[in-house]
Amino acid sequence: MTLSRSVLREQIKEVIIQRILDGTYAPGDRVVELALVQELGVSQAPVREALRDLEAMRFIESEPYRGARVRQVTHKELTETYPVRAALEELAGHMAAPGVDNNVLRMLESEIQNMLEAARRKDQHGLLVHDARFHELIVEQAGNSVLLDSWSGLRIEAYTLVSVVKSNLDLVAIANTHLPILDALRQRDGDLAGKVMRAHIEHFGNTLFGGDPDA
Amino acid sequence: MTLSRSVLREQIKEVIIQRILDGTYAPGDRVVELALVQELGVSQAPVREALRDLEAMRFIESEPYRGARVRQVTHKELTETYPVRAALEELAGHMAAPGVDNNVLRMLESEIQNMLEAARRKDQHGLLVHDARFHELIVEQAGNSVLLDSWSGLRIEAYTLVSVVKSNLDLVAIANTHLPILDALRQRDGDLAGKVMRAHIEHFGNTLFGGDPDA
DNA sequence: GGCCAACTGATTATCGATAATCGAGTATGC
DNA sequence: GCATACTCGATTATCGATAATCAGTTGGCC
Repeated sequence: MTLSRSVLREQIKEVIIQRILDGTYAPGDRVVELALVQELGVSQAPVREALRDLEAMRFIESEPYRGARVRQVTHKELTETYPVRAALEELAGHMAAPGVDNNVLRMLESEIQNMLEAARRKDQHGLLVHDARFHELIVEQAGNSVLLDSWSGLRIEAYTLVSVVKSNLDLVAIANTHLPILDALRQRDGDLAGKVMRAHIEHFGNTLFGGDPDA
Repeated sequence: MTLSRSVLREQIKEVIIQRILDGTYAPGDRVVELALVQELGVSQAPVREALRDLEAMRFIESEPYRGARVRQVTHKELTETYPVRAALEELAGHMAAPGVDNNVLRMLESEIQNMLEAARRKDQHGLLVHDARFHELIVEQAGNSVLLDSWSGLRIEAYTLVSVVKSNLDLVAIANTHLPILDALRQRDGDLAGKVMRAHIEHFGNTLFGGDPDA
């Protein structure tokens, strides 16, 4: 494997994120600096800096002289995420609805279509990607960059949700739960959009309860 | 200046944060790696890693080959923070109230007292510190670490508020606006506490409008 | 046999030096 | 006179090597 573009640190970061998301590095796995150094043919400094960044992004955690490992998302942390997401997305819906761009409405519609297709293929990961993008679009549309940053900070854990829920949910039904949100936005009704989004998130939060102790 | 304890990176980070908070490094100032290297008698690597961390913490921002500078908090960003704080603290109040610890109630009361004393001394910074601690206590009491993290992510900007509002507000009145929150918590009424906290934050958000373009 | 200390291999943390890049000022050609 | 190319000083990005630390293991001692 070779890297070319400048600012190695960024490229190294992308490689590691890629591997965490596609499962090459499983949660709990160690990420050894010198191993990456050898494999990528770079020196240790940019690898270390990439790891610092990833730690801040909560992809990994590390202790002095003990190295880094892929972050283990606990069940507790995952369920704790939902109330916060609910609060932030209620705000996002509330702010986004009044001035929502027709273009964005079309994009949201298309994301729902993509979710449905993924659902029919039983493609859980595909569903998750479009689901995440759907919500991200709304948060962006709210036009508040602090809100977007806060929300993005949660995404990581939410993303790993794949591994937790790993089955037994009706994917098509999940895709369809996004329709009321789109409707509320179409009406440009901020209060309604906020409420619907909150309910949407809380619904999934609740669906997760009763799972296994942690993981 | 000399450093002793291990993990230089952490110590360097503290030095820089210290200087940003006490004004030695003003917003917009460059933070030059080699200057710190010389001054602290360390090598460049730990300095760079510290800067990566600080960038993630939003204390500074940097561009490749262009260096790092102390983050300039714009008026826009500051006002954008308030709706997010309002949403998060409403949630915090809602979650904290039902099971609030008597001990915590006493601590909150004492923070209000401290705010009043600071207000009477016209000590704006002192007021801010106890104000922040008051809110932090409640967010902690909510018992949701994801919420606490999200909220902490906003703190930095909020802190810099001192320099923006820099005067013309009745400090004693500010201190007293915390009393209704304490009351709601004493009643263990989650809905009420949430509402009161939201109103409290929004009130300050609104007070900031009409300020200068940016800063 | 059990326990503590010194050793060992693996890994991270730091160093000092070199390469790459930027911005400004200067020279050059028209 | 003006735009473009070039050079230089300052600074960041990367490198290769060394020092510090940790976890497991071995050896001696009771």
